[in-house]
Amino acid sequence: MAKDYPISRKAHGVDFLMDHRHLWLRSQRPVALLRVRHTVIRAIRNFFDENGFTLMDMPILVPGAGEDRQSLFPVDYFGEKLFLTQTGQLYLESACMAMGKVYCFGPTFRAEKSKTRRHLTEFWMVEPEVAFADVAEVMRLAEDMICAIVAEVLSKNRADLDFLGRDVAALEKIMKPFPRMTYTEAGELLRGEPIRRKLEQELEQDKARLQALITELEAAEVTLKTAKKGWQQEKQEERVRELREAVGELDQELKVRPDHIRLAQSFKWGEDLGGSDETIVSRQFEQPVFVTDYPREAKAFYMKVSPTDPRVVKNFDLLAPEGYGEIIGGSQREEDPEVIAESMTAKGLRPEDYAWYLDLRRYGSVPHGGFGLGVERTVAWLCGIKHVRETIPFPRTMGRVYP
RNA sequence: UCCGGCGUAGCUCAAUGGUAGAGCGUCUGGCUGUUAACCAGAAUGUUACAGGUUCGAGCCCUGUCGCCGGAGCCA
Repeated sequence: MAKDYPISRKAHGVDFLMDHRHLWLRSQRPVALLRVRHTVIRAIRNFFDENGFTLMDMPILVPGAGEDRQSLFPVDYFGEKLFLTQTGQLYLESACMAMGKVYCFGPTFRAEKSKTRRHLTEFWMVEPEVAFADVAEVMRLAEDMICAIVAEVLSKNRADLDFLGRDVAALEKIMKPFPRMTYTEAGELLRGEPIRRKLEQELEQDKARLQALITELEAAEVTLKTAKKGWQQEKQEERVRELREAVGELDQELKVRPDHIRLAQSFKWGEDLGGSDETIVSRQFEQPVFVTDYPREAKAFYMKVSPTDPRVVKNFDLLAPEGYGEIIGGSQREEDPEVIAESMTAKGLRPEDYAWYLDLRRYGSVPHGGFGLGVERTVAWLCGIKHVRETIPFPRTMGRVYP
């Protein structure tokens, strides 16, 4: 090892490690995580390839928005303004009309100004699209795929999961069918008295836990001062550092928790579920949970309006358990070009910019649907780590593009 | 864009408004078939940046920048 190798065996902060990501990659933790990532990607490809899907690569440079305009990355294309793709879905739908069962798998880009543990500006997404499938069938597909991924990771990456300290038993419990609830039901759960009481009780317990940790930390600091030099002192320092980290982390979490409870209680029908809401809902289950039938105005223009309730669309989100939240978003697609054009207008998009997409309906269409799975969020969940930035070799976040 | 936190030695972090420190790393010497060695000694700072308050600012105030977490939005 070179004398001035920057990464020592001692503790380092995230910022320092990320600045040296090219070398940090050589450490055991990144290796374990990225091996799991590889298994996840291979499991996904195998799953679709073995189930009659054809891989169709979709463009990365695109002329317009696939989801929403605010999160587009502009690119200068010989003087013309193009964007980096947010989803392959719209294009994929045209391939679906040709080949029936297709999927695309590639990087996607969203200029969301979100600095959270669940967000990257560049992330990988797999998107299947199935002809003649209704939303229930698409959900079954998602369920089967998740089970296939979990099984593959459990069989190929035991050692990596153990190294990462992952509670493997929680993954072994994953089996279909996953629970299903509607958006409206999720809202009732969030706004309800029982959940409020439960959350507040948990908050009190965690506050007590924080106090206990602080007391322990103070005691450890006193011990450190009187510790003998040498290995005893080092060990005690390690202990103090661990406790400080635990205290800081819990303290920060407890600060936002009351807000999250308040947000859950103030759930208003018509707004999308917030990240904290998803966390709360997903914590109530040991399995991934489907949340379906979101309000039309909160969701994308291409989702099929429910025949039984025009206020909602035939969509679903899949929330990973243990508080990990959304890893999949999917839906049946609207077939009526009039309805799509109307939704576009309502969301400030111009139907004429999507003429080719509307052509897919105009020149004959069949019921179809699909979903998108975020690879990094899935890996973070499977590995039991808190931040997605470690699940990709060189993460791109709002504040980091180096190295 | 908004809210909160942080920014001190190469790294991890201390320092009731009163002389900037520790551990690790580095360097020097010693000891030892060492495995995160050990012992003794040494060097190392524009306390992110720019102003302000004060007899005195790492600490208080204002602004800027950077990072972390969260909200909105999302996979």
